[in-house]
Amino acid sequence: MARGASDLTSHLGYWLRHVSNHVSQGFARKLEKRDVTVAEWVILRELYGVGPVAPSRLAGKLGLTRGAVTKLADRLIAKSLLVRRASLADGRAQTLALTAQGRLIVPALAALADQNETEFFSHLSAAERSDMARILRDIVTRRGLRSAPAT
Amino acid sequence: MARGASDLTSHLGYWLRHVSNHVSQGFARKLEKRDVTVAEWVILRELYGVGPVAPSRLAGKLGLTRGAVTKLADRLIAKSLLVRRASLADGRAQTLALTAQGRLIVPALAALADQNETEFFSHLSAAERSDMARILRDIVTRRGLRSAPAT
DNA sequence: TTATTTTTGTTGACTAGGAAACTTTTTGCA
DNA sequence: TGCAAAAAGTTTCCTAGTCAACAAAAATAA
Repeated sequence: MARGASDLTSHLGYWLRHVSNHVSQGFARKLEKRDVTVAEWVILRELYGVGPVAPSRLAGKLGLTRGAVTKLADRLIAKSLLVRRASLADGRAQTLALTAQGRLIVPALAALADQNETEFFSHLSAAERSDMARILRDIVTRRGLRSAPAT
Repeated sequence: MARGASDLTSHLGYWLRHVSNHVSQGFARKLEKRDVTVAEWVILRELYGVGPVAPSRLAGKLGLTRGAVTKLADRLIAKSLLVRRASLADGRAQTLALTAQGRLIVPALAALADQNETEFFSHLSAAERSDMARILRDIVTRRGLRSAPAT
């Protein structure tokens, strides 16, 4: 079958992409009724956890570019879930923070995230889940893909 | 830290998306010099393996929508790597096939895929890699995310 | 045979994200 | 002080992919 070229399905990267796409899509469908996207959820949840923070720090923490954060923030602001505040000390800097409404909906969205997680991964043993998580995190830190604890 | 909402990083889906994005991006950078994208590579490789096939079958096999395949095929045709042939028997149906040039470059692209795979996963033990592959494939079949052997 | 339904492929609108160019502000340095 | 370099955000352009609406052809029912 493979005539001098390794098979697509022999690559972990292929399966990773495939499964990741579908898991995200499943989550997206659940979030849809709350009018929030997966990427927006990630921003909301991070802000919920750490409080107001600069966009560039958010980008570093989540492994996104600043451009991506700008666009997501724009949309979340349009939905009144987030506010952008200019820094008084530094004319370039800003701070992103959840609105009351934003903070309010996070727990409900988190429940959907849990539900999605269950839907896709509950058939795995605890050991399989923790192995998988360990391996993935390890790749992130090993390859310096951000998400570092940062300062 | 988590005030009534599960942590982002406690979700496998989060890490999956994160790692998958970065692995694909690493691969994309390697493919860039050959003027091919990751999604295009997947189409090329599949066609290389199975020969001429209908777009809808390709979509089913790869877990994409027909719309996605249409767009990728358009671009590959523009790059002279692929041809679209109308079926004589069925006025709706088509067949996608590699051009000679398309067939020619697959092995070189496969080498890049292998290289990317090594870059991201070679630090894992053989057991870890095969566990991971098994788990991911299992999710695909269990959740019916296409990629079935099909007929 | 004709009307309805199904299938195939395409298109348009939308989210997700990177890369690179650009503006503004700040910082460092001579 | 004054200028160059760096940093923070924004914007533009591109690929990736979905969904839904659509057209054309084929299959099925009546």
